[in-house]
Amino acid sequence: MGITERKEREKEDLKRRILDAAMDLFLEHGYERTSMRMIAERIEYSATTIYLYFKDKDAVFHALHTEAFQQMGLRMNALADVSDPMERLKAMGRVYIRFAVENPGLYDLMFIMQAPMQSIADCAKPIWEEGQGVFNGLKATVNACMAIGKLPNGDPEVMSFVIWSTVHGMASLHVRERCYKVMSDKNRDQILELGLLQFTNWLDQQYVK
Amino acid sequence: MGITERKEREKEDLKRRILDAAMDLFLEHGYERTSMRMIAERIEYSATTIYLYFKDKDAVFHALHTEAFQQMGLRMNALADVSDPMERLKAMGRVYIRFAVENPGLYDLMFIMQAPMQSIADCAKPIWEEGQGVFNGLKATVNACMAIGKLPNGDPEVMSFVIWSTVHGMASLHVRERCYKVMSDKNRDQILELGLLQFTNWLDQQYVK
DNA sequence: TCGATCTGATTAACAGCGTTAACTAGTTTT
DNA sequence: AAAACTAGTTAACGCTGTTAATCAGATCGA
Repeated sequence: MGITERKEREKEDLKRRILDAAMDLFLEHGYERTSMRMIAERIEYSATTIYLYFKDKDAVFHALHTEAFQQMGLRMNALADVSDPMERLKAMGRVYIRFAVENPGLYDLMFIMQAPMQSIADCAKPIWEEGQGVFNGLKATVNACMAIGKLPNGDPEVMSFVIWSTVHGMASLHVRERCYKVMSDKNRDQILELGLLQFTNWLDQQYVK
Repeated sequence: MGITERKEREKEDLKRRILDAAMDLFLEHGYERTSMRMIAERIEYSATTIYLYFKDKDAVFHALHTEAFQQMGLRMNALADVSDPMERLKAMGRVYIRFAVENPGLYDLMFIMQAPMQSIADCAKPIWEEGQGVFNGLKATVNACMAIGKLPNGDPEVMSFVIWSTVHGMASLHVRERCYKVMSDKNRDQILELGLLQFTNWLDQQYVK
């Protein structure tokens, strides 16, 4: 009997439409200014129907957050064919920053906003799988860099954290409009590129014995 | 005639009490969960009275944001007597991270939240004076480090941006609960200290010719 | 086939939000 | 004494996220 399957499919369909509408509205207006009623109106359902598919507003945005990580994951996986680990590490940095610049809303959702993390905290297994995936990829590459002597030996996790912090710092100062308001005219328009270049040069010089 | 002066003083007093109440509530509950009515109730005035002293909610939190910068400014100025620029630079990093760990709410207000920046954007002169003060202090120290050959020559503004990004990255991953959820047990409790140490070592090795 | 149950969605309602407009009482100025 | 200004209030608007009660229709056991 294909009926229950069709119903299952229709349920998934509606869930998808909720998420699509929510993503659209979020990217245009941000989290606070996107209301459950606005999402509902866009898909032509009543607002309370959304609660049949998601626990609350935070859960909706946690789902979007997960999808944003899938998008970034695609871009990171595309770097698997860069064989030199050091080149791959630097390329990861460029991809990361570029993702944040091209998708500031998604970046916010992934690494800055509290709503999706709140949803994780309320959840039964409070583990941030999405973030762990990206971080593990970084750690593996750092590890490989150490193995061939292009980064000084040490705890790869600590090294990864510092590298992540640097690119995240640049990205979030950009997304939350902190850096342009302190930068001189000369550098304002290209500070992210200049900063990233400076940083990759740093990495290269880390291990000239 | 001291009457107008007394009235002026009373006005300032009430403004102060609004800010104190707002700060208390904000540090306890965060921005979204602190309502104008809650602030008003705490100082025993009606909610609309606050609008006689501040344009809107964002303006209240912009004022708190400014005061938070004064607190950080005090700590940074205390480093003026560290004469070696490189030591001063590293000490600034430690003070910065320490400030974020001890005052996560204030750090959020200063470098992550959108509300205070929104208030600046609406303002006539859209310049982020508070941030510029701290950043200029950093640039001056970086400049001094270059002058004595402890940092490689280059654009001190770009170098300062990368340094700021790194410590801000660590601080904001901490404040917004991103790093602990991906870190192994071994490093979780001390990742900020370890990361900062790694970073200052990096800085030191920057210019061994 | 009839009644009971389950399903998916709706409407109504609650309590709270930021903010504006209208108003009031008290003081100052003319 | 009348007019104007001050500092504060109350009432109201149009939102918000969320819960409870309800309703129509499909499904299922007898």
